[in-house]
Amino acid sequence: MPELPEVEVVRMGITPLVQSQVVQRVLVRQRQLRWPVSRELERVLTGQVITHISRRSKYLILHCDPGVVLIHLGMSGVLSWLPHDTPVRAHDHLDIQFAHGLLRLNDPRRFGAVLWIPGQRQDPASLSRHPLLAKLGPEPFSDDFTALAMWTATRGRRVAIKQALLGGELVVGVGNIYASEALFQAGIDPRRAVGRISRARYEKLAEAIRRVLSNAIEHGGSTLRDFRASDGQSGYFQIAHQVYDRAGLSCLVCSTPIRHIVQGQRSTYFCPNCQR
DNA sequence: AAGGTAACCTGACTGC
DNA sequence: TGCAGTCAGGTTACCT
Repeated sequence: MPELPEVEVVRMGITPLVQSQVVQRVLVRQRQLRWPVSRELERVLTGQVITHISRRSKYLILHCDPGVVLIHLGMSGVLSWLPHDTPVRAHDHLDIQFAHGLLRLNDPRRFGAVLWIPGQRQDPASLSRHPLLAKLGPEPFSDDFTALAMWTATRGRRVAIKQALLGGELVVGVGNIYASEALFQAGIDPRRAVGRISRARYEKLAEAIRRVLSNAIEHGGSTLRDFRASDGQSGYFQIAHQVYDRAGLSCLVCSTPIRHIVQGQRSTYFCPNCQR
């Protein structure tokens, strides 16, 4: 389910349910996710207060005194808030139980991850030096995500802009769907080399990325009030895409048929007339 | 250093 | 119906 907006919607949804709550029990049914779930997790997390929940890129971060739990939903992960008596389904790999309910991770493909990272008490900044977080680019809604930064970082490079967006170096949180959507809104051909995009066009791209992501968060946010009852699914395919998965259909702007290509083993959709 | 690609895994769908 | 093939929202690890 997850590009950045979906992860952010989950974060907002579970924060009022979990913040300041004590972990009563941790139940791991399947340790073999992207990386093995630490055998320490149950012991170190039980009895801890979740002080707050943050997000970096597509990672959800549960904070408590002795460390943090880093959760990534991979391609197919869903994190839900459920009543204690909810029957266990296939691929329900992990529960974190609280007094009033539980967080349950369901992930059929098991590309997701649940990692215990101890420490940070003395040095909160050390978390950002963790190998999985250290090389991440700027958050799309932060001040250091600018057209100038993208332009500067890409001089002389030849990688296609679509692949660069997915790479997480120019900006984090833009996944395969929203990369195509943002490039369409910015009028940029997804195959264009990053080094051959002007500062002015990076301005348009930065705006488009922020617009696409915040729109998606708003749509997911509309399901927030039902989060307690929902299965955790939100947003995503409820939003009408302008190009994604529309191969052969008319461009909504100029009626030219939308094209489908493959870049780096991922599908890309674009309008060959609107995007140059 | 940058760029390409194989790999991790299951489920849904398509076509024969 | 069944089976084989293809594709899916992500990211790391490894190769050239």
